[in-house]
Amino acid sequence: MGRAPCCDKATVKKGPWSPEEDAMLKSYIEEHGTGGNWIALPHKIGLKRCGKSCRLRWLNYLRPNIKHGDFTPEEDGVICSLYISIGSRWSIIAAQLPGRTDNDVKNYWNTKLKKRLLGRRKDHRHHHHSAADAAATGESTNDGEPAAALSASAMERIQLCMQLQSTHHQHHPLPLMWPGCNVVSGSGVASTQSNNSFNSNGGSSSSVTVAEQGQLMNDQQHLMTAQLEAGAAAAATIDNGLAASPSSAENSNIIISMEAELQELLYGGAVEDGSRGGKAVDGGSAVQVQQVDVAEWWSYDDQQGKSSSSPVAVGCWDFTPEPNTAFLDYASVYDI
DNA sequence: AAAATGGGCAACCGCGTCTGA
DNA sequence: GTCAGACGCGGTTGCCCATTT
Repeated sequence: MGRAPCCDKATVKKGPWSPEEDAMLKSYIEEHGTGGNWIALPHKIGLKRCGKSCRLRWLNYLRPNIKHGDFTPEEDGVICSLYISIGSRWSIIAAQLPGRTDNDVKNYWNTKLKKRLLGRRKDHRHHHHSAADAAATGESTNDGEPAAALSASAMERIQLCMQLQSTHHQHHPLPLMWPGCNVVSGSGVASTQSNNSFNSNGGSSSSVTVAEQGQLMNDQQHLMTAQLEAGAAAAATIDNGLAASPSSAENSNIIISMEAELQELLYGGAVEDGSRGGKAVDGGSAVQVQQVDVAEWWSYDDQQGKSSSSPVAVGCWDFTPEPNTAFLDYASVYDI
């Protein structure tokens, strides 16, 4: 038995919005608000549109402060980092990018960023319209190993991690991001930022850019990824049988903060100092990796009684750099 | 110049979750 | 506790435009 449609599809208009419809919706919401009921909204306005369509139009286009146009390198970095960390949770990723919508981010990833990153692989494949297509075609990470066990998103993330790994020279031991393992800077330089960055409310007096927030969150989320994607990483181990890693069983579990490598992949290695919103701590190429008490993370999950495989088990970012509604939204979503 | 192809984006669809009765 | 309606999200589709042949 199917669900009752939210609106009468026979009488509802579909397709692109006209300027008149935009104006009607915009002026009404600006004057009256949504009234807490999107389904009823089009009737009040006199629009022959589905409520969901109105909501989408408002959120993605008409809402104030929507930012259209090119994404900045900082935004690229945030998107890539978060995608690798949490996958295709576009609303969460978009929440870290003020003015961007999940649809925007999703489209940007699917049409540009993904190609820019994954397209650099030696076995460049033709464009798939969706990630699901890639999975549907039976592309596997290894001959004989079924890819179906992993989501397309997870597959992409593995690919990205592999990609990043392959760009990382072997003589730079990859830090292990696994519970119990030390997290160290790839350059051997001790982390300049302590846990306090995350645990001290109001401790950060200086303004924090979106990119910095992304980086800070990113460091934490790589840990989360290790939890979320244990299975995926295991698959990557198999996948990476041909990879350069000497001890693939361990190294395939590696999810590290590699902003520099991301930059390399995204922009062909033309990394200019200071252009990354303060991400690098000691020069452009140094990868800053947070020294994190992993046990704390796990204990947090235990406290919450949430399964580590649950996407909600994000961890405790007790981190409030500056009033930032987007970030607060994120925090609230994850019950931080 | 015309047709074919591909890319980008806006919008739709369906499902899971939330909320209130 | 159950159910129905509404919301929110991610995946997918389809159209339009630019580029290539």
